[in-house]
Amino acid sequence: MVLKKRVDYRFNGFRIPVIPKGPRSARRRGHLKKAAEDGQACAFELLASLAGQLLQESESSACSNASEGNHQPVFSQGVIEQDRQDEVKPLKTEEIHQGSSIESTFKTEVASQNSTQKPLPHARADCSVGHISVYDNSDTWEKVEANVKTETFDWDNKFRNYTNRLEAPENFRESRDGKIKKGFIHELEVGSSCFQGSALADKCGLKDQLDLYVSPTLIDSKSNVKSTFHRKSFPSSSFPKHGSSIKLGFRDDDENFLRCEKVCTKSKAYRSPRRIAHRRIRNRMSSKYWKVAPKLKDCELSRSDLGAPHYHKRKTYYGFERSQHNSIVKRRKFFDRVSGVTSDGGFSSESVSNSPQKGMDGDKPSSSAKLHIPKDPHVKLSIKSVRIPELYVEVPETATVGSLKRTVMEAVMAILGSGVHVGVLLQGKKVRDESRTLVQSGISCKENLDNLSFMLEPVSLQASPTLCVADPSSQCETSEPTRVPETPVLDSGMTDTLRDTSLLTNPGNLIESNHESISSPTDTIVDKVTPDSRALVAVPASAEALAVVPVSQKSKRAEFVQRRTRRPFSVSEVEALVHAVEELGTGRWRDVKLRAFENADHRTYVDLKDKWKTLVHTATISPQQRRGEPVPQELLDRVLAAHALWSQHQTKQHGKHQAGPGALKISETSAERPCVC
DNA sequence: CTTAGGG
DNA sequence: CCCTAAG
Repeated sequence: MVLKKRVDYRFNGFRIPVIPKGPRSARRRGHLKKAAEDGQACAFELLASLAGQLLQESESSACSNASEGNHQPVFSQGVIEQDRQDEVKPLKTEEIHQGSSIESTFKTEVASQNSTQKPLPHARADCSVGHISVYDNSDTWEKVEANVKTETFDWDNKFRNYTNRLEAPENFRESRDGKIKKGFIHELEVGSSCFQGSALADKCGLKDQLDLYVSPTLIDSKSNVKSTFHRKSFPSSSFPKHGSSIKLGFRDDDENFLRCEKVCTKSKAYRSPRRIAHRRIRNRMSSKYWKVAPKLKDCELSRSDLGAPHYHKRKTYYGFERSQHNSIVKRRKFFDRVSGVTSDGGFSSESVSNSPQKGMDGDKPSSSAKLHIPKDPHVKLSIKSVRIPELYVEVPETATVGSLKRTVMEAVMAILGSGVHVGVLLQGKKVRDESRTLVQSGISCKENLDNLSFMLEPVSLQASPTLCVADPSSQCETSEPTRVPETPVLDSGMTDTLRDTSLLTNPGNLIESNHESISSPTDTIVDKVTPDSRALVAVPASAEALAVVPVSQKSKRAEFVQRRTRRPFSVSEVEALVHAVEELGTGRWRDVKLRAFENADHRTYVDLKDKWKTLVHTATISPQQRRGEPVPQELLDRVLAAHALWSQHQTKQHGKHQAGPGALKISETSAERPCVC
């Protein structure tokens, strides 16, 4: 069965393109400051102008009247200068494109300029702590700095995986006068650029740069100060608590996103749930460069994919050999089914809502609560989510849920990786004239706001990232092959299953995850689903579709170092295991493996040992407490019997005459004697 | 590489 | 399932 499901997720932020180092001529109005970093690893230079830009734009447009003649930033410390020319700026100057589009460019630069130091080609990779300087785009353009700490690769799932979080606990703000004010930046997230705009090759080459995501957000009046850039020019009195606030961050969805409103300093939430993954990666990386370099992983993987030797057999489970998936993910036209979408409610009112008014200051006209209040020219939006184009994926029935997740993620990342713009839709129609003000566009009236939505669209249909894989010369030196996640689809079922005919005879097992599959007959998307294609098949991209997925499925997959997909033992497997243990006893898992699971590559002797462990446990607890596919009591009984027998045997060391083996079907072949078999 | 156990 | 300390 093919699973076709529209993937709808939320992207609550705008992507800020990475700006390559080097001459920056095209960029305007931005600045880069070199991070004064101590030799070691990382200093981050965070260039932020977008925030202000967003604010400005929205504000200016919102208040068409509010003529703020000058939106030009005033840079403090002379580091930044308003620049409109295309000249190359001093090294320390980063310019940011001042587009009118929502997409703003923030630039983050890792201390690439540890000039005196050796070049830090991999500096980025090892940034665990850094210094970040941000210039907010308020009228004063004051510099905000903070020592930040990046969380290491967070392998949870979804986007967060690619996010390095920079935390600026109780940040402070350095005013021009040198005073430090606290609480303007609460947190910043810097995503690794692995899948962002730049091509993989770029990723390798621009490792010292980070992407910064900025998302406008509604600020809770109470936490406002701490969680966002504060625009001084708009004192709370004149500027509603929210509206102009900008939140930096990247979230995958509401669930996972940590609301900035909350003061999350070292947010445990962001602690890599799966530190192991990271650890694993690190362990496998002989090259120090790979250390904590999520960004480079894909390169690394790519390499391995290109033919680098793989590790041991067992390890290869994670390798590409098994993942010759032909996964294909295509994106559908963004809107082709928007209207049809219902339950997911990606669009429409839910996407945009008026900002809560509570918490407003007393002096503030609380009445302004409604965006529509004439008194308040500001349009307050709370963008709960940004919709992305529909994704269609196809996976074989035997795919595991885990593989499905990865597949979806890959699809998503593929989209994001190619760069996206934000489209604005009003009542379902795309608002194309970007020069118009919100008022002119009718985005200022509440009624319309309910129908305002945003969507991601391709930055460039042409933009097709270069695959690192294809570039042998890339900096991604081959390092010790990292364990690659097994290909979900691929590896999961079929192949192995078919092979383990002796064990996996239970069809039920093969269908690990498709119960929830949704198949829509009407979809023409899936035209060819051959049993062999354990890949995702996507729908033909439409004209407006995003650039074709950058292929590097494999590479990307590589990025996902994660644990093997879970594969519950089937009854038949359990039976085989029990039988083998009855004969061989516990403690000889390798033999058990050889005897009963020889062809089940995905079952290692450790797995068998673990399974036995759980079986014993399962047999011990009450049936009500058992979970998963029920194991016949008969088998459990045998488990207990064998367990008791062999435990005893083991204890006795030599008890040949024990009640042992013989009682079970083990014949005279006593425990000591390894069954030759 | 295997085991044995804890996580 | 993962990870590791121990043979």
